[in-house]
Amino acid sequence: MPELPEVETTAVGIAPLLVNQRIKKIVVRNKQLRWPVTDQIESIVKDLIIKTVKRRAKYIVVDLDHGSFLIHLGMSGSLRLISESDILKKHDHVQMYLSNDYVLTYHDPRRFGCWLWSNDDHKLLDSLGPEPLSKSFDGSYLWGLSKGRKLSVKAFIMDSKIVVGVGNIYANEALFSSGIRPNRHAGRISLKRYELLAKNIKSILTAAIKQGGTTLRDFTNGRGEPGYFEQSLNVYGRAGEKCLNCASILREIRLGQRSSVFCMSCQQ
DNA sequence: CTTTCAGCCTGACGGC
DNA sequence: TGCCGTCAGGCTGAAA
Repeated sequence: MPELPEVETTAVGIAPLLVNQRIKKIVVRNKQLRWPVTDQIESIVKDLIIKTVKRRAKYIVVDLDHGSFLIHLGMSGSLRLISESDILKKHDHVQMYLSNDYVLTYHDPRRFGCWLWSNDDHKLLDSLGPEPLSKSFDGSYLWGLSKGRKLSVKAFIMDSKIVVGVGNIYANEALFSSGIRPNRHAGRISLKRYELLAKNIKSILTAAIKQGGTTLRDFTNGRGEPGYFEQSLNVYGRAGEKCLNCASILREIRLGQRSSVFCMSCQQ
């Protein structure tokens, strides 16, 4: 599933072919996504100009000269740039035809994503916490907000009001690297350990983004479909297997409806 | 206020 | 071979 690094790579990858283009038309083939695609979007955005393309959390924000799109890839979404004569695939739900003759095509089998237009601020961005790679996100920030919180530290760092973009894979991995057991109460972890955790979240995400830059998918030949990065995973998806550090058998529990894998011996 | 959890959806996978 | 049940997962909004 698209995690923050995939969304970042997508935004960076498509931006050069979108910015300053005019929208010739939009075709919505299935508007039933996580939320219905904005009504009348076809007529609203015709002939508008794309100003910028950027990422916020796991959203892609496409600013127009009137309003903006908020795109989310959900669990199974992807964007690719194709030509008008290319053959569509099953689950290609939205297409944006550009004046440079490319067609930005949104593909999403599970339809957990969204494609919303607004001429104002998008409400979904209202209560988001800081970007994990920003300066304002660090150990003391996490520690400060964790006071009195009884939920698990894993659920805590996956809460987008606390910090955005830390999905299940990276939460599991960052907690392993930090030697923190995922079910520990958020409010009972020391500043020192939060500093290590914040540092590891940053380094894991940075490495994945960098890998995305080098793997550099080609968004213009129809291969926008990921192709998620080869991830070196220590715990995620490895329940029942040996810890790569100490050879103990990795355990799996569920926290906040998500599978959480950890090493009883390396994570306390 | 905090915390939990249903629900959205399809494809992959295991059992028979 | 195919059918069926189960699971995965980000995120919001309602319930507890």
